[in-house]
Amino acid sequence: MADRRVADETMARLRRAGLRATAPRLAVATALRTMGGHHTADEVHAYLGEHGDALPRTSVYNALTTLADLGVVLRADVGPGAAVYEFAQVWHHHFVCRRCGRVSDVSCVVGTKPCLTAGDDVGEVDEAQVIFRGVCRACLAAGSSPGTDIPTTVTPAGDPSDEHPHP
Amino acid sequence: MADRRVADETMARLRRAGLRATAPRLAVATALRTMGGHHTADEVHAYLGEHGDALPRTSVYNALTTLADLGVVLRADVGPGAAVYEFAQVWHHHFVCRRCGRVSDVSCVVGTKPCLTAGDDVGEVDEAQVIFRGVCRACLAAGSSPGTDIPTTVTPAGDPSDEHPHP
DNA sequence: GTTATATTTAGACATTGTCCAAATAAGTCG
DNA sequence: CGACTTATTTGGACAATGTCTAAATATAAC
Repeated sequence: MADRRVADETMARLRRAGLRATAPRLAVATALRTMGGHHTADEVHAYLGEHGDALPRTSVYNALTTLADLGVVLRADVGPGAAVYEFAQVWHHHFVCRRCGRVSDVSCVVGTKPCLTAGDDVGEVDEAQVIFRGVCRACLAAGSSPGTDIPTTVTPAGDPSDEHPHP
Repeated sequence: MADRRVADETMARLRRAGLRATAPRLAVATALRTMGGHHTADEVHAYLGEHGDALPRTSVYNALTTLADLGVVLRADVGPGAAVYEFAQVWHHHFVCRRCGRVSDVSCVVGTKPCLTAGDDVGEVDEAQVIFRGVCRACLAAGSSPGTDIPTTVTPAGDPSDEHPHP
């Protein structure tokens, strides 16, 4: 179990930022890491409930916001519904299927920090999120059947048990 | 007033797509064009109310969704709050200020349809939205004062009275 | 004009996220 | 180690955003 690892690392980063390493924050970070993939705040909340350490909904939101600000988790705003979070590994972008709503990862478009250069001089840019939209391969395969699935936002993401700090 | 132009054009595009050119749809398209810039669904709703042809909130949402699917208006999902819509002119991206929340336009990052190529083979991509985040020039100028403005999402966008169909 | 049907409408509803004040725990300092 | 200061958590109410339903209406074709 890399739980210890994740907790320790998160704890260190929190303190380095002058924040406190509290139970909810560590629990949320660890959960997100264990779950793997993209999840909404309420999915994390549910997961924690099903695994012993339930937390108030508000606390999950708080923790996620803090961790996102810190860069421990990444937040992607995909469409009107809920934002999804994932344990931060490598910076990448997201593809949202118009038909089933599933979110999947897309490696960075060009090189390392591609889109960080806005053509215009708007100010100080520190991040660029790219959201691709279209129809995923699964849905394409399923044919033009209109009333297909449309499940909730969960993705068959990479194996959460191996580390890749920065390829 | 380009209202007639906008209404006619929108009407044509709706019918071309096999949809009906109804009053709410034309009103919303025209309003968004007249307002210029980025606006939330409720801002459009309010604007219409203040200008004679009030519409139920639901109808504004319906119209916006239809028009967005059609490409007459563009929708940008910027963060957790409300999505913003704008009258479609040239495809571009958005910059969101972390401090004041204002949304501004950013010309396409590279050439014409830059990010439409996801590195990975996820399926059929038909659109790519880029959201830049950072601190806008106004806020930078305002100095490091912490508790600044944070107004609602309204942008001092380009003059809505001149057309640029596709530079 | 009539008619089939896409759309609108109103209201209730679900979801998502934020705010508040009191209770708690984290880290610090002697 | 034990008290202290203050960041955080907590619970509940709240606000905002968007979706759903079924009945009423208007659109476009005949």
